[in-house]
Amino acid sequence: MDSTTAPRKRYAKTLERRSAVARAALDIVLEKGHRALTTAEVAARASISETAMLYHFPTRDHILVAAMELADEDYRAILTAEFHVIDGGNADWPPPAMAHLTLDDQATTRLFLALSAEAVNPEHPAHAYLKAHHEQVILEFTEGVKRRQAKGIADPKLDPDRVARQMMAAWSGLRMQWLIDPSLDLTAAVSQSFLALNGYPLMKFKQEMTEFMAQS
Amino acid sequence: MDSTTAPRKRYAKTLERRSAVARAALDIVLEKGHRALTTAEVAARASISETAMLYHFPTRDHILVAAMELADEDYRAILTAEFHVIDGGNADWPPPAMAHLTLDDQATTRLFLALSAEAVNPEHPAHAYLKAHHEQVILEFTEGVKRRQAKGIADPKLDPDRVARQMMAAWSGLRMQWLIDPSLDLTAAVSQSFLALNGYPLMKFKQEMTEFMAQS
DNA sequence: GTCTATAGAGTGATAGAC
DNA sequence: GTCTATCACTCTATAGAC
Repeated sequence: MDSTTAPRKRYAKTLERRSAVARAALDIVLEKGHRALTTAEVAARASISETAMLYHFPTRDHILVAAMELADEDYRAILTAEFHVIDGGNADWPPPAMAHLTLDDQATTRLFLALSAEAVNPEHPAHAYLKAHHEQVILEFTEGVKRRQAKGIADPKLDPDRVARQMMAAWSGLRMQWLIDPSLDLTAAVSQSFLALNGYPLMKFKQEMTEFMAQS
Repeated sequence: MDSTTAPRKRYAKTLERRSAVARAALDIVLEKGHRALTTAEVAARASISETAMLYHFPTRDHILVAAMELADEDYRAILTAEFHVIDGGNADWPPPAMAHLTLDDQATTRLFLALSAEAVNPEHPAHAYLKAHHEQVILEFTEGVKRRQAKGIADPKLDPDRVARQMMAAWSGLRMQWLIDPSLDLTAAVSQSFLALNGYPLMKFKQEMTEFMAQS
């Protein structure tokens, strides 16, 4: 919209500073949780003065968003890995990459939830990030639904975009429950939810029926 | 476990103070969001000194949990209202009570998410509350699934408890998406997700099929 | 463009008075 | 059991120096 708001060029020093701060912040979040993160400690770990850091990141929230963006890379890797399983034609859909979630993803899930809670406010730094993140993942999910519909393992009557959003919701919601009760079998719950939302049970039944009819 | 930790008796004054503080806190949350809540303002509205309030609620988080508990009454009313619709035998499951959500529930949803993000820590005041809340709602959901299975509008092969947890996840997850993008049709999305998770499409197909068979 | 000094507001822990 | 006084700490807005 406004060409002056889009930075024409980022100086090397700024980029360096920014990534150092983001890295330090993510380290702290993974160690002690986002709540224990103080601007003072981030600055100390990033070897920068606290007030200097505040030039690059006006508020603590901006720092948290930067940390979240960093953590997101792994998160995205998990999701895409899952899609490759689907593309392989595995209808039972066990997402093996998700089994690795139990490591230190609690911290990032917490951070994700905390930021989501603030994202209503369009002024909040997390708003733009989360909206973009959401749309991107939903786009990928939508493609997956279409592929499955083409393969006959998802109900073709369903609206791919709507299903994608429901999958995204199930994914966030189940992570949330797992946060409150880590004994929840997240992988199994996600698989079952995804299959149900894609209309897989119905398609499977229809397929079995046609096979049965062909037999007799 | 330890009988000394469970208060034998709560004095009337304490209860009065507590509810006044909770009410004041919820008012502020609904007006400006949980982020803008300061202990000073809560104390002022509750007509109590800030430090006196800190005796009853050791931290700001304790106050937020009390506010959440208050808000929960409405939330629960919505959910039970929905169940009555189901019990009425309406298989299409439009939860009319949920259509009223768009009012000031954004604020409580935000608060709910923010507290959920902290709930991993068993020491956090939100932990016990959220765990109990979750279990209670899931219990109700489970009953609903069983009822629907008995009526033949839910797949009897599904584990009611697991389905209930998936419904709960869908419910939280969709609220979260709606928070980021309020243009989402929450009611429709919830209906469709719930139906899919209960295996309704499959049951409906089977029923239509038997009707068709009986015809010919 | 990058950074510093300073100052004000919010939180919460402690010791001790009614 | 209820409440107060006080203090240390964290966050961030502002003005201005390199």
